[in-house]
Amino acid sequence: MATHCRNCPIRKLDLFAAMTSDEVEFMQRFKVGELTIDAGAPLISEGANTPQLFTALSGLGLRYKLLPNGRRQVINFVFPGDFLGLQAGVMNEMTHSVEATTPMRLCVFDRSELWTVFRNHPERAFDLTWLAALEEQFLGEAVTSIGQKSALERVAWAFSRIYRRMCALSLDVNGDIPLPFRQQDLADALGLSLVHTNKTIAKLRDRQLANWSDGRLRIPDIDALEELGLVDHAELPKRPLM
Amino acid sequence: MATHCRNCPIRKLDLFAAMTSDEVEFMQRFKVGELTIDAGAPLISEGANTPQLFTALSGLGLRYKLLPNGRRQVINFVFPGDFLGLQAGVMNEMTHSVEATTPMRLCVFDRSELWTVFRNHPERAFDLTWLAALEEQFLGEAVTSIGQKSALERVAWAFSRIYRRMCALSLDVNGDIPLPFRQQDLADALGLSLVHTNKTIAKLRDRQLANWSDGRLRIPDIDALEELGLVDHAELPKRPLM
DNA sequence: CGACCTGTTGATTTAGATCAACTTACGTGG
DNA sequence: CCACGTAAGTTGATCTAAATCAACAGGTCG
Repeated sequence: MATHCRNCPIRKLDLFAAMTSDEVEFMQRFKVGELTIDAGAPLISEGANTPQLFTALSGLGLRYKLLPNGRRQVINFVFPGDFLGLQAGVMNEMTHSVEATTPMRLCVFDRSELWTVFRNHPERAFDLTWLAALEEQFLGEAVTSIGQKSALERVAWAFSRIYRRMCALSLDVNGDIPLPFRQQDLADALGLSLVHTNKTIAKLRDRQLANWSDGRLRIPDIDALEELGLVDHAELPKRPLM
Repeated sequence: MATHCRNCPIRKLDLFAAMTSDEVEFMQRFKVGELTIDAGAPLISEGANTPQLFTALSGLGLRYKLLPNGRRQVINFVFPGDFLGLQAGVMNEMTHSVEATTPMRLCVFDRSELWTVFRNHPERAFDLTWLAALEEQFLGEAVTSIGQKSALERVAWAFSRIYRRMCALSLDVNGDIPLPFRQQDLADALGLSLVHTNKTIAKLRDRQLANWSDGRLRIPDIDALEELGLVDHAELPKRPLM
């Protein structure tokens, strides 16, 4: 039994911009159901022309691309509130895959209705563009981190980003957050080898800047970590939720 | 004297999707002028909240980010047809800078009119989102190249991308294209040192896969180069022109 | 002419990759 | 209930792709 958008479990969180009840009702018409998938399950595959768009409600996942030589680049991690499938929505083809890391619950929209959003609800269309611009911004930062930073800086950058996002989702529990990814996932996200990533994480642990173990990440001093990671200090803005 | 959109110098090129005359007239109302800038001039700076949006008409430029440690990441190169300033348009802040490499001519739009595009011309709003999604796709590919490919593969990838784009703009002249960037620009785009970039370019020259000298790039066999660069063979689609 | 910018080439160093073991934790099936 | 296989994390030894350092050449410009 799908939740009504009125009772959306995440809409009220700090991270998200307020919606008028009008907007909520509009999104409800656009929504076609809910999807629950297991940990490890694929959600979208590269090259596919999926008929669906998703908003992640709970759980974590990752977007990635595979190369012909077998290497994998993790484009980014998927958090609650992320909108998935926009590329397919506008360009009819995904250029990366998405899979669940933990069990996930997602809100499902019908792609063919996307056009009616642009026609009938320009505010929501604007929000969609806003999300696309945010993604572009994030990827610009990722390119910069991977292209110009040392391993230690990269891991610090990634930890900061993830930590801030999880906190904004109120998923932090007395100062630490769940972080159920494998070290290999982080390595593939940052363009580092698994072994070197492991040693770099250990170094951050030694310096008491970040402790990632047993699936949880604890950061005693986020400001110190962000300084090390050369993180631009743009506060993360309230984002629209689709 | 600004050109009327009806006489837009680039609209008819293969690369761009056809526009109805209705759309052309609408864009004309949105247009507030033309800008010509010198080689080397800054166009947009990171952190700024520019009141203008641009479409590049001619010339080449680059987008980049600077780090506190003085390093620079070139996010990508700017070609005719690129739309600049969307981030500021929707999020009120640019997170990268843009500067001209050659003299450039740009079409200027008033940012405050952006909203009327969403309200009155949903097709054009959709196109804007399409462009944002394309940029996201490109950056995903860039992250993958920088994160997972060897220096030789990265340079081959970059050359292929640039070459294809310039050809689609009909800027190729008997098999080669103008490429007025410095080796340092390419190095900063690919996360490589200047010296190593130079040696890698020389290696491609030796192997007769690509010859970049005197500001021109000649590629005898683009397919061989793309294979080496592990380029996804998605043809570049007709893109909307704003 | 000298200063500066871009490109080139060789010598040396190093951050991070690769290789190889070993550990702990979990399942699964006999 | 235990043996075995597999996945994830850890650690040390070795290798290498690319960074850094240094010097020089050709052009251009004041």
